[in-house]
Amino acid sequence: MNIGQAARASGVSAKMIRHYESIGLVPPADRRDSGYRDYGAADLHRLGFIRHARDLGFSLERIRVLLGLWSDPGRSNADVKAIARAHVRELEDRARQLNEMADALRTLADACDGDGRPDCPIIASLETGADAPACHPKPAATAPARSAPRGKVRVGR
Amino acid sequence: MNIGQAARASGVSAKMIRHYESIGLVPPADRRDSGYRDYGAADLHRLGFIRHARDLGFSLERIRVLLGLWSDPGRSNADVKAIARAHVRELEDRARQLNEMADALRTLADACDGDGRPDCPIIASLETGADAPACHPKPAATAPARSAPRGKVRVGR
DNA sequence: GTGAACCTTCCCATCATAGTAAGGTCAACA
DNA sequence: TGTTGACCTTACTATGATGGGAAGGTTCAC
Repeated sequence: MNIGQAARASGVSAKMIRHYESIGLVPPADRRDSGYRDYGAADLHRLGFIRHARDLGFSLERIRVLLGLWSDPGRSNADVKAIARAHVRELEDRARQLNEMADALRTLADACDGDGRPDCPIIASLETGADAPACHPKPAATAPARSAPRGKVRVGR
Repeated sequence: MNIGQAARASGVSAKMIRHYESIGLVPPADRRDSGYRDYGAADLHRLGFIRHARDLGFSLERIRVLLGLWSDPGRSNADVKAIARAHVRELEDRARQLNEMADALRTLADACDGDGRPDCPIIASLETGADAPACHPKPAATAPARSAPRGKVRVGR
């Protein structure tokens, strides 16, 4: 099986298969006389595992560990569970930070009239770092206080 | 004002200030005879703007646009609002995808006994791509159906 | 035998940020 | 005056996962 066929069958691009081989995430593929890589069922199985793990957001380094546990008949499911739980926590953290950003920015955008004039609480907030100044304070729905002190969060990198 | 002082005052690292200059996000700084960069209040103001925008997760390219609007006295707050709303949507999308991953993995982890044996629904799911197989189905709390068809989501890049 | 579709390796780009190395400058203090 | 330590300069490298492309070899069907 060619690398292209393996890519279509596994859902991992040929580019990435070569990359995974180069970093040792998959073993060096068999080669035909022509130099073409040759893949079998076991290789597809491994690539599928990697792809599913990527779909769950695992980093390649964590996947390396998971692959080790996968191929270890004496593994402890407690180890696997610990890795999964740690990853869930990281995913939740990142999601929470993104949501905090979205909430802050949504508040600012809600306070902006968007009527074509230059005055804009979004720009004003970026300028000063202050929260939604509500340049035309609406009767209700003005956020009273800030919950998250917005430090140096950097999330979606 | 040195670049180090400007960095401390603005919350943008000296490294990043130089980088922002190199990509034209901030104008070339004044230079002293020694070649040292020299910063004033206006520079700090601009760096602060950039930092606040980064804190809200804006990309540098979007910040470039925002800076243009900021310095444009004839800007329309509708333009700013549109950029903000688009960004809110992106943040929400990314957060949602992360949460979907977290939910899927949490379900798998919940189904794992973690009792030290090798049997593990997490590993099994990665292997087959199927959902939590619940190798020891608990009486209740087994997810009945999947809502998100888990395609090629790639989020936290 | 020819052309299209594939494969190979190698290099470069992304995005925002940090690290390091080699060398120049500044300020304080002996 | 000399020294020291903190700072600055440029330039190169790395990160993580992925994509794009060039230049050249292989395979297969017509």
